[in-house]
Amino acid sequence: MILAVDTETTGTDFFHGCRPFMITACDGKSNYVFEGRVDPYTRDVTWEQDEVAEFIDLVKSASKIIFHNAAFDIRALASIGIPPELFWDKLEDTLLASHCVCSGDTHNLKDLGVKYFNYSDVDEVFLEEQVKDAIKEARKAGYCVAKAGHHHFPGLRKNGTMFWKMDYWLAIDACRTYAVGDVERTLLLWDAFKTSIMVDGLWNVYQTRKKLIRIVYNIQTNGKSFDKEKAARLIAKFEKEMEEHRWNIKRLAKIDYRFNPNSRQHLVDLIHNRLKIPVKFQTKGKKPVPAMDQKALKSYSEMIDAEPLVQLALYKKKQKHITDLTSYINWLDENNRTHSSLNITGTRETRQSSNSPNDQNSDKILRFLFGPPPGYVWICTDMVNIELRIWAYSVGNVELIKAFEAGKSVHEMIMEIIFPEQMDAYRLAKSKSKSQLNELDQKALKVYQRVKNGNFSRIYGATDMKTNETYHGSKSTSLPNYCAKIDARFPGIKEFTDSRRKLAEECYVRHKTYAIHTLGGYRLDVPPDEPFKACNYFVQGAAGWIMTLAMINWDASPLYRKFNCQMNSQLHDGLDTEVKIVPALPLIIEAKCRAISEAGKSLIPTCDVTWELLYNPADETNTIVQEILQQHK
DNA sequence: TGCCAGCGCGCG
DNA sequence: AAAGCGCGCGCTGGCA
Repeated sequence: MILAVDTETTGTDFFHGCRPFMITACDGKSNYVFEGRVDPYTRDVTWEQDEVAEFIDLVKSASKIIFHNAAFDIRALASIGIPPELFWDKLEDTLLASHCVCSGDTHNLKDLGVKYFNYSDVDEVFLEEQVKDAIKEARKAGYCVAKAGHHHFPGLRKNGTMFWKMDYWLAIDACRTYAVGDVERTLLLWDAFKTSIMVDGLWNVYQTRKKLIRIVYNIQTNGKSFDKEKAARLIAKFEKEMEEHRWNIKRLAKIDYRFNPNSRQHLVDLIHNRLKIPVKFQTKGKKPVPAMDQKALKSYSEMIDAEPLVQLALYKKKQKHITDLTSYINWLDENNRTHSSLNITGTRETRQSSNSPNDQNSDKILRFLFGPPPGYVWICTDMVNIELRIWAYSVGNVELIKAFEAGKSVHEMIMEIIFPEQMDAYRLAKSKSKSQLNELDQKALKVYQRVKNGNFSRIYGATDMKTNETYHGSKSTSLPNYCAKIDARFPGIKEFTDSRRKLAEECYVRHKTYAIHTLGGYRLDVPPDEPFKACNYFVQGAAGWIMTLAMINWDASPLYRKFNCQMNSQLHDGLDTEVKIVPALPLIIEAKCRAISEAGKSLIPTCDVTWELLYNPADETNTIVQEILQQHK
């Protein structure tokens, strides 16, 4: 029996008390509804043992369980004592399937119902009305309506959160209808997707990706520990300094109102009105307004006595840090750990995304606040230049490939072509330590950075004009044609970019859809009006696929299991693993690097992996750790 | 008060 | 005649 399952919950943060209050299921013949009771004054949910047991029996009797976003529902079910192990061996996921079938279109359950079956989505509209009405009544009755600040979702901010979605329990009858509709949709969709995936030859890639569900579930469960006290001290320090920066700006520019550096109006007043700098940058939106981003502010600060703008930049940076730190603290559980979720369908190119909190965009300056607890280490691995490597092999230029295989830097090779006169200065600068750098060194390093940016720009599908600008570091009416120089030296680059676009167009002729297959066989839709993206999708998709295989390989490694290793973070080419300090640590590190490298080498000829070890200060003198660090040097 | 669009910024 | 790619999230300001 195939069973679709869905949960309705009092929120999304199951680490702070949100719980499912309704479980629905559908096997094609009958619909099932299981309900717990929400305490209207606390939002706490209680379930009768019998009710849960009945659901578990139903699950056990099913040969397949279909979810739409399995990781979420399994997490919800686990929070009321239903073991995740019930599902791993027999789950299917229509969200994942939807991405396989049609990576570029909507993946929302209701939209999919309409798209594939013309299954009306009025139940959702009706429920929204009912809930919003019920909320008004509930407020009068003194019920605990969801809002920012409730301890069940400390990480959620007031802005941008649709809190009414957490109060479906207030309109329980409409919710029941809605929830049953969802499992009916899910069951129908799986049937359609299954056929489609098989017909299109995507069954294997779907099954491979599906293995990530359990892996990312475990990553989230384990989480990462965070130094709350240190963060709090940092916040206090920044707050004090920020106030000083703000007052300095006010004083220097003679501003007599409550200056808010976040307000565009205030910044316009400061820069264009009081400092009398003409508008040089506009935003790119429909209604352009004076831009106030870093690029613009930096340029303006070079035009005048910079002090007010220097103070402004300092203020903004610290403010960003404070919001980041506050967010991390809010997401912590009782053990001071965050539990970011890693979304395997987070991007359309198989890369994953992260949220609650986003673990993939934490400022490098603040990362030291995360780390292993005493007695544990993090093995942090990186795939070296993975996107550039994929690109080089795909371009097929022998010289580029040779460079990688000899461990040479492709960025440097290209720098040699377009800025040969800078090479000596660059090599000298590279050999120095940070404190020794003089102005000339800094300049050479900046040129290198521009080359790197330009290279990525090209891979990402920029026009030659834009790429030349990036290499050059600025717009200019008479730019040297760097791209042409590079193409002359490394034939195949242009051809490769064009070929990806042509593949997408050929696919359209045959299948009425723009798409390319990336390394590994996964199919990526290309926006019909933006075929130039095909090249980037190919490269980014291949990198995402390699990371997918890497995580699966590492998870399946005997040492991973034996020593209770736990991946806890993934940053597209980096993967961190938490493990107890044991004598076998060197073997574990080696096994991890091998698992990742082999994942890469199943698609491209080489895949270098570097690693470093992160340990808790308390383990400073641990002999195992110290020996490894000594050897690693 | 809630919602939405636009902007800006962190990461890869 | 046009465009380097992919994300999540906080804040402002306009609108209902």
